[in-house]
Amino acid sequence: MARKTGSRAEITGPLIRQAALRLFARHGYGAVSMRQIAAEVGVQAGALYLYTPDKQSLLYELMRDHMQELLAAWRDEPKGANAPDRLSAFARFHIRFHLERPEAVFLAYMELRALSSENFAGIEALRQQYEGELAEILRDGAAAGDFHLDDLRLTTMSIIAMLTGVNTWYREGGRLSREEVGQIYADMVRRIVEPA
Amino acid sequence: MARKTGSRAEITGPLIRQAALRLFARHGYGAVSMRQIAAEVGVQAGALYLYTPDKQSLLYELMRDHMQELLAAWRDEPKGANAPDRLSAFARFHIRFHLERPEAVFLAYMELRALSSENFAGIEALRQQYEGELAEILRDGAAAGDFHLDDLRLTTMSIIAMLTGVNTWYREGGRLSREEVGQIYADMVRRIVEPA
DNA sequence: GTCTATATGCTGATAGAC
DNA sequence: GTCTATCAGCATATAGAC
Repeated sequence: MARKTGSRAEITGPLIRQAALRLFARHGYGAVSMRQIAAEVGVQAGALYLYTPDKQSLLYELMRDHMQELLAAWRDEPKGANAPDRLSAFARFHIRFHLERPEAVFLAYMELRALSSENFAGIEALRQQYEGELAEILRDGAAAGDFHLDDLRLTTMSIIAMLTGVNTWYREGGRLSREEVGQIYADMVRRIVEPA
Repeated sequence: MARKTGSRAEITGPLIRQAALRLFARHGYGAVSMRQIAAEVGVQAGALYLYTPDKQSLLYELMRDHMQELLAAWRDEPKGANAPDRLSAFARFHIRFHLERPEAVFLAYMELRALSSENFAGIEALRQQYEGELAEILRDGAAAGDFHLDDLRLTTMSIIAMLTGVNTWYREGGRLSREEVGQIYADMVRRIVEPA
């Protein structure tokens, strides 16, 4: 399998995705040109089309890969036996995973409007799958009498929003470590659903 | 002061802002051209420059006006005497105000990266002023023994994020009215800070 | 106050040389 | 696998007619 040629094809593809992610997240999909991406990688614009059929596919694949990695990572996460433990694990997992890849998170939340309608539907389905993971924990906990929920859907959405919001203000090297933030948020989440 | 000419200058300015808001929110600042805005208003592209020095100022003024209206509206809102009542009022106000102008909210949160650094600093200052209003309520409530806070800043940010998140999923004519959503969220916010 | 015309430069994508 | 050259079109902003 090993090859010895001087070709850089095997690394150029990933480099293109990396550059596109960085530039799309920083300046917005509509504001980034294929030439800018090419310049960042060190190739000419035309060479990009050996790796992607067009700009839209580049965006879609970045978002799809991000969502699939998110779902896979949660699937592999140790979760605890009961609903309160699983909720705490979810909160800490969500914050950790999202703080580890701020650019992909930003892209996935901010550039949905730039997707074609077919691509949008694909990403939306993955997003709903992830929300469903949290909703399931809440439903189970309510059924077991561990949680009090005014409204399952609103509780799900508010928890996701408050957790994802960490990405807008967290700065590395600040007052609190990621783990400390995760723990404080897990506690706040717990209080939202704690029975009176 | 009244004028009788056939000129439409007095309405063209607002129409331009309205069209720009709609298009920037829908497609993204970088993806919208001055020609598109002009077409939406029914004038030629060149005519826009009678009302704004450039595209960047158009964006900045939309965001600045939005933030100033937000601060002014909260200033005029009936707030209640004690911290728990003021917190509930804040939650219901925030959701109501934001659901009333989804496009301006979307713009103000999503296009910060499109601002020049001076303009960004201006918007950022207004945003921090608004966060300060919530932080003050929480601080007062903690001092009075009405609230339990693990961390003032993290609680402030998590409440803002969960409230603003309503804009991403709420649809007019859905299962719950704006007021019902506001009440349920106010209850969830209360539980986050309720002493044990 | 709005128009047309224009300057100058960039856009996504393709064709064909090497 | 990457390059150069190119297509047809659109970008922001300005100048000057009316």
